[in-house]
Amino acid sequence: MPSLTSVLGVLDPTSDRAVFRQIADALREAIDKGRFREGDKLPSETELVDHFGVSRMTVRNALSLLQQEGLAVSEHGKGVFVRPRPPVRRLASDRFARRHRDQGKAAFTVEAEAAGSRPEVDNLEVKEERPSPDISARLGSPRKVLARRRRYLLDGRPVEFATSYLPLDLARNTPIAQPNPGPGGIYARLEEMGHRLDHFDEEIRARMPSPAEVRTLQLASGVPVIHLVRTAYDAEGRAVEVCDTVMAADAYVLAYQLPAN
Amino acid sequence: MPSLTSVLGVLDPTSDRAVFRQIADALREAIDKGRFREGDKLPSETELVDHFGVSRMTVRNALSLLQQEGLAVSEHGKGVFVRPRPPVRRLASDRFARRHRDQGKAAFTVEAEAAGSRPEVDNLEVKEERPSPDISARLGSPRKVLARRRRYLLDGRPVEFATSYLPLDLARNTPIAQPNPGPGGIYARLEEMGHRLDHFDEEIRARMPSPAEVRTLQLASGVPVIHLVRTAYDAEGRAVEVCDTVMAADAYVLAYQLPAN
DNA sequence: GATGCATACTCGTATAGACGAGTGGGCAAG
DNA sequence: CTTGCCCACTCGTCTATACGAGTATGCATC
Repeated sequence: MPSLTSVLGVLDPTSDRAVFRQIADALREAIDKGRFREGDKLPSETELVDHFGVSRMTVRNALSLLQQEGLAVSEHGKGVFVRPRPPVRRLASDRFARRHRDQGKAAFTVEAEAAGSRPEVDNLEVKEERPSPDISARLGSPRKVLARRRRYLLDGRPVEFATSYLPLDLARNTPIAQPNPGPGGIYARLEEMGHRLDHFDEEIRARMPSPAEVRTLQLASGVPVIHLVRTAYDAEGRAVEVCDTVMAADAYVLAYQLPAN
Repeated sequence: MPSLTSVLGVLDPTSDRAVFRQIADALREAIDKGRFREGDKLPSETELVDHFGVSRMTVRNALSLLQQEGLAVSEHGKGVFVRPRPPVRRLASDRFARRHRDQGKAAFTVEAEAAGSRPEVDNLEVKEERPSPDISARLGSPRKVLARRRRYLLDGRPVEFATSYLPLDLARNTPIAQPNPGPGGIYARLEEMGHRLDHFDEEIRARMPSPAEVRTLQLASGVPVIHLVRTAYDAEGRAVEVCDTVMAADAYVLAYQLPAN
């Protein structure tokens, strides 16, 4: 059991760097060097107070910095821990290619099981509603849309929340309006209905989550979200679906392959 | 000048929601409703202390929450302001297509000027070094690589920091090793040297910035970064370049177009 | 053995006070 | 008019203290 001094060093009173930053630096460096590993418990606030000879608020300020950076998470009653890096799910750009359209299960399920995780889909809601201006513009200004909402979980952990919007005139009274649209998902149904899919546009942003997103995705502080909006076009060039998805950024890597032509 | 009470309401002492969260909620709601707009100054800490009848640390706690969410930024000596949304730069997936390879200026410059912004490139560094394990693996384990580092700014604001790595045996003593590789950039040079480009792989992650990234990109708190790693392959399937770029997430939208085949 | 409680530890919330440092306006002196 | 200073206001940092609430452990009780 190495002493705290050997792991964290001491403050430099001559430095003009704020004390809480120096403490955060010391902890960050110790984490980077592997002195604390994923999931390890950091020294408690009291221990840090004693070690550095500062007040508790100063220590909390330092720990709060690390949490904002996504390096640490605190657990009430237990301690502050080095944030574990969850396994990431890799989304390849060809995941919606026709050849990958599994006739039995949803793509998410197949892929998660292949990776050894336990997939769940949850919060399913299908309803008709008036589109927001943004969705409306992307879909060619339909008066109403069918909205399909669902949340995806891996091993019990929520990782993604998605809503598909389809023009109501296209989706009403079809299997797409059912909670379970059947094998191959709504893209298979769209093609059966004569809307041969031509291409997808995807727009990607990253930002910090809203409080509502923190709740539904159970996000630790310091974890951003990836916001992906996909529009599907049929062979006539009509936008037939917009899928708006918000992903826990620490659970995903998006992969795209682009031709150099 | 509406009263603070009409804009922010009052605390609910019966609620079990923490006071600083209630204050943050009030401010967030006021921002969402447009009572404070982009760039507007929020009430000062002292005003909030007086209005809500709480201590200053409680108010600071609330304001700090809003900053973590990316909704507000504080400026020492001036106040706390609703974070302005900078104009975003849209990166299309075909931006490296051969047909877009401008023979005069760099893609970044052309595009920025078209959008009415003032582009700058800065911090240019070209040196030979030993690759990190990750870069090494992507490039087929060369002993050494040529690294080209540069920072991009729009209207004086840093938005992106990128490093290109090329196997040294391929780049040494070529225009690619010069600070300015000439018209069309290094991709044009690679093709002239017989490495006809075939495709690119891009991997996208989002996370909170490291302290070093906060400095070089001058990031406000509550702004994540998009981390994009692009690998370029020539027609023989050899990886000829890896470009590692870190972007201020509030300055970018990435756009991809995918075939549905 | 199972239950339940006391206790000691953890972090969460809040108060009150002090001083430092950046900003900007006003005023007085030149 | 310009310069320079002072002052008021802003947020930044730090101390000291108090109590609440979640967690884990061990011990006493049943």
